[in-house]
Amino acid sequence: MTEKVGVTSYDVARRAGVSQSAVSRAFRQGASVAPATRARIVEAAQALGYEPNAIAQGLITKRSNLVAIIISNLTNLYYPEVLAELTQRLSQHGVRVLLFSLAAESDVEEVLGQVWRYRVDGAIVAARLSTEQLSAFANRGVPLVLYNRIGEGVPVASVCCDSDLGERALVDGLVQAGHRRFGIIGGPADSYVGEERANAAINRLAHHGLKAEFVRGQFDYESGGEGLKTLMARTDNQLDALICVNDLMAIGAMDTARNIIGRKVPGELSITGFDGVSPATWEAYQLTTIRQPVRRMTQAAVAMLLERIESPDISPEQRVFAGELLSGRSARLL
Amino acid sequence: MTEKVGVTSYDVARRAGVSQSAVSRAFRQGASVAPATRARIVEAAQALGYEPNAIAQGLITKRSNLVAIIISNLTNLYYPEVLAELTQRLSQHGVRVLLFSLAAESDVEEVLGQVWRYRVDGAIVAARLSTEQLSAFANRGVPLVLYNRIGEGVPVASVCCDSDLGERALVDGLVQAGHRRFGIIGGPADSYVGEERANAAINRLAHHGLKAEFVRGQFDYESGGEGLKTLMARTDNQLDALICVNDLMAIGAMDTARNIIGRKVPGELSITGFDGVSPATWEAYQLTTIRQPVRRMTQAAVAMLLERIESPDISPEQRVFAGELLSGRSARLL
DNA sequence: CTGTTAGCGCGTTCAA
DNA sequence: TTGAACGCGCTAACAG
Repeated sequence: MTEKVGVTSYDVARRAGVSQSAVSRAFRQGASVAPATRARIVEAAQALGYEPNAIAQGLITKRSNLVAIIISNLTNLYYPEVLAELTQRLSQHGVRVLLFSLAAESDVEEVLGQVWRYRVDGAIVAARLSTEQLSAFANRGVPLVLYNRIGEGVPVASVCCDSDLGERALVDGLVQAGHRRFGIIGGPADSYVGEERANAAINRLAHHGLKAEFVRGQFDYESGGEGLKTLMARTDNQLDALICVNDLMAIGAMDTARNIIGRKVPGELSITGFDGVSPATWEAYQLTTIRQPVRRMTQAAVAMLLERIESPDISPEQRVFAGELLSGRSARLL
Repeated sequence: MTEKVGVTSYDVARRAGVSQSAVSRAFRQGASVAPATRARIVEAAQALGYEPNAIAQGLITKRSNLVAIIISNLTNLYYPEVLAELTQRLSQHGVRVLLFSLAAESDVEEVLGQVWRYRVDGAIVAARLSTEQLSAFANRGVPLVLYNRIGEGVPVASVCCDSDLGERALVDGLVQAGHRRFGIIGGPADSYVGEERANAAINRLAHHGLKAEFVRGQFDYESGGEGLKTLMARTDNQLDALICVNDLMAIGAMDTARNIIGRKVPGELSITGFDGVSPATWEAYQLTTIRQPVRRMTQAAVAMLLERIESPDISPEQRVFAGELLSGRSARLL
């Protein structure tokens, strides 16, 4: 049972007294091998510590069983859950994950270069891709599924959480509960979900004949506090509802409201988030937010990708999932 | 410039009017190619959209430039940061990351099977490995670096954050500030860091002639609250200091202390954590904890791994880093 | 059912 | 400096 390095199918063949191709077949599903032969081969393989070389397999079958996952900012607090789900689901289907995490958006080009070289079977991307980059996937025949993004200008398969539905639920609840002076903390201008959610909120407020003050944040804790301060200054401290496009900023805003500015939440100021990350449910926050159905979304992403790997010509499809309203206690809703 | 699929070095060779091996050389460092020829080749490659096939390269050079990262629970709130750092650092060295995330510890065996098949050049592991599993790496000649774990019984390269130093700083501070009734919330029995930190705290308390009540948690938010309740019940509500072996449980305990049990923190109860995750620094918590030097640790892990890939016979080394005491405001220290 | 043969795309001798 | 030839470890026809 001494496992050794570099055991090949030839070594196994020799020990089992068969040909190399017999060994190959013995390790493939439903290949024609006599049960007795297969048994001898498996035994020999075990004794030698043989592990089929996936690299060599990939070279010849043109299927690496590798999928690239590209995520811009892993530290987002929301992505770890997504990443864990994705890798585990892919794993169940015999697919390995090649992970690329971007320090800066400008690293995308370099990352894509690596993606091509490894001949991945497909990719799941939660980062901003240019039209050219999107077409590069198409040209190379690499199936692609975008996560919480859509192909701008180019049709691409994607899974998203519905920003309109989500913000609508929050805005309607806030308006009906009597809030009138709204503030919104958006994301960086180059963030797709950030813009989506902010616009959704603005549009829904307009539908009620209301306007809102708007500032941008960076999706992080600090942005929440700073955004709130800015908005308060701009509105003469008259803000009574703050809509943040993600939970982390909402949490930062709550802390600032309570501990720095001295506003009761939700008594004097209602605050909402988006995502449903775990800290949102902590006692100290009980955030009113929209929880993304991560499990269903990741499941869909994986399913879509695998489908496209099997049948590359399936037409692009967008799957948009409704989030769940977590009433929480950071906002007065009706 | 129409990128096409499956462009090989032969295609480039034909277009540039050279041999395939010339193309190969043109893409390698310091191979002997006439500048003029290289230029022609590069041009042809560009025109065809040629990307060297890393799979084929790996097959022949026996270097996949792939490193496996195995992490048990990605949702730990502490690991995302580690993972992002690791992948980015490895990326800078031209190494790709094959990510494996475990749903259950029992998945390790299966994961290792995949690791062998992909002929990774090395692995960084933050999960519990048995002695046999550790030797499997050695037998197969796959360099291994453990993260926040050590090889129990087998010498293995590893990077850790010093539990003794960390807990000593916390315990000493608490004792000197007058705390006497201690409680400890540990991790699951099978967690290495959990046991390390709990034992470190217990030993240091013993050094001061003090004992502590002990319960186990699961490293999650809920465990903190439940652990605190259990300890309170056991001590007739006399607890005045609670040591949690990670931040998340400390945060859970703080919320429970303040909002459920009605104890002022740190006025009536001091609470400490370990890790230094970002929520620990949030206004609402300002946790007193030990921050792991993640950047230095990941840098060390990557450096150690790359060294061992270059020179497989380097002897195992443990690098233990001191954490930084974040005084915070959740505990009265001196 | 089994063995023989021919590549997959590339790096690497070895002569020229 | 360049090209011809070989082989990495394996799968996939194709005969037998």
